[in-house]
Amino acid sequence: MSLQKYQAFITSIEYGSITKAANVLGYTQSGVSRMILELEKEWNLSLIKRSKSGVFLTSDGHKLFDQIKRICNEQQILKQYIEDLNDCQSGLLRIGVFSSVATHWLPNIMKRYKNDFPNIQIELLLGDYTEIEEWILEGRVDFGFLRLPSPQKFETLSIEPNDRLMVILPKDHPLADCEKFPMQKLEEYPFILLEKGVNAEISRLFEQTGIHPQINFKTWDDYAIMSMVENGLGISILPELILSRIPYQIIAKELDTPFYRNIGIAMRSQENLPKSAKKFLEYLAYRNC
Amino acid sequence: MSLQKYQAFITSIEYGSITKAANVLGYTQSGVSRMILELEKEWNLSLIKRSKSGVFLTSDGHKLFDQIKRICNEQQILKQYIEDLNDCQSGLLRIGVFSSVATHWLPNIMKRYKNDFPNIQIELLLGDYTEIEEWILEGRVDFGFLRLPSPQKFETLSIEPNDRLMVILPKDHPLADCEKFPMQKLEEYPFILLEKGVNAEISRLFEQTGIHPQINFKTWDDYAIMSMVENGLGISILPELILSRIPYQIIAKELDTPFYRNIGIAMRSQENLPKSAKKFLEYLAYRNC
DNA sequence: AGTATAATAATAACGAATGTTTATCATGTT
DNA sequence: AACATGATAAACATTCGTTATTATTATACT
Repeated sequence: MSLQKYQAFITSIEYGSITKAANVLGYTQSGVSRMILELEKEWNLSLIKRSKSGVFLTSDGHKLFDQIKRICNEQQILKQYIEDLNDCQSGLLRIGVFSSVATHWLPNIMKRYKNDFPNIQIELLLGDYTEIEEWILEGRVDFGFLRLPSPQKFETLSIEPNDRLMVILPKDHPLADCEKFPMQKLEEYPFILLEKGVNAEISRLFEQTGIHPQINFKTWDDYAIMSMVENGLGISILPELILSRIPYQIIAKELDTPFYRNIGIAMRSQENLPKSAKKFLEYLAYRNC
Repeated sequence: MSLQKYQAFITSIEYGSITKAANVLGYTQSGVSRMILELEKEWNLSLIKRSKSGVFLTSDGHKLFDQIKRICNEQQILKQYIEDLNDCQSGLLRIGVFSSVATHWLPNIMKRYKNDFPNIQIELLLGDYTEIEEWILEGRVDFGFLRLPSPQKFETLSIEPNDRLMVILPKDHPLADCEKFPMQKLEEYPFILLEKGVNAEISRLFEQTGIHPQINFKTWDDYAIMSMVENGLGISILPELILSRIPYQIIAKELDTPFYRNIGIAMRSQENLPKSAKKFLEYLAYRNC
């Protein structure tokens, strides 16, 4: 019961000769002869009729030929799939991303990756940290971007450990000209809180420092916050990544005690990633150009 | 590259456990574990993720699963075909027959055969000796009925070596009461010649005996001949088999020097016949009951 | 027509490769 | 702690595929 024997049988019939089939397949005549004999013995059937001018199908052989050929074809297709996977010549790559990564990093990365591996289809699933964690667990994505450390026990890669949390102010704010924004002053102005999913890093910052700002609004939309700040409704804190290209009249200031968001990649197992995904990880270096 | 390994992989995934798959397939846990490892090594891919609570697909494994499963399914179908062929539980039996066999023998044979092997589909190809020979050569039929000896070098089985050639006369013929019809008298009456294909046994009879009848008609239709004889248009010679059930008012007489038609079965190789056909040959004994 | 030659497939014997098991280990889960 | 999971090493069993040979038949050449 082996695919080699099937191929030997098929080829012998197609070339009408065991000897020719052996040459084509790189076996000896004896080898192919034995393979077919073994099939016949194993199945208790006569598959081919031998003559001194070659071989041809018996009635039973004829009945099985198509089905055996079909199996060989499917095997050929499988081999092609495998080759493609190894060459990154095909495949689907699913990645979990959150909005700032999708907006500011992925365009650069994907432009280069797609250029080198045009046949890899990429599917981006946009969500918050919690959703992305779920997708990784369930295998809905090959890997995902997360804020590190992640509560789940994933394998992780740190990519951008120093995504500074910046205070954003309207242009005419009293502290618009200070060098670094003093932590304590956060309590003195209305505050607009960015809150996405459970992993609200900014809430944690306040917990750790014991600061209690006057939270007037909470929202999950980065751009809504910037717009509100621009209009003088309050101040806020956003990761620097989000502020890469600011379309608003606002000012971003460092805090006097710096806080960072650590952005990384998480997956169930780096070892088990498909080749196309491993390659993708190498392209993360191009995120800013 | 073997189907056992494919099955091991598929089953492990379907049961979510290598150990369970091993039990189901009748291997040891170690055996199945190694099979999958060998596939992964051979393909340079990671197919499954192992854990202490079982196994599940990696991304690459997922991409190949369906195709591998498809191959296993096709293999299953093949196995079924083979089993059916061995049990005569399915299959197509093609038989070349000439008209008198089809009319007088096959109904009895087929009734019994079909009763014992209801799932074998039988295809009867009706033709003359020459056509049947061609069909056997080309493999269009598994075997065929022929008059023996056959000019082709087939393997043959004699079934009815003594199909007497009988003179047929109208009821009111002058020799209607004779015991055996004298050869020489054949020249004295108009003769209607049965001539089918090239192997006209009756023409050969005349050649061998040097008798030259007055041939008024030639036709290939047995019943047309009987009808013409009945209407006094002449006399003829027909094999006894054709006369089994005579629907005409005619008389059949033996010749004073007896001639026989030898009816048999011919095939390329009895050894290579499908089981269903071999079985059929055993049922030839039932041709007259 | 007869003979030599070439081509075909089968067979026996053998070594290499592969398949499969037993026994054991390592690691999580309950 | 007991159990269940999978991996590993070593031994054994089977299969695979080869070389060398035989047997048969078609083909070519006297």
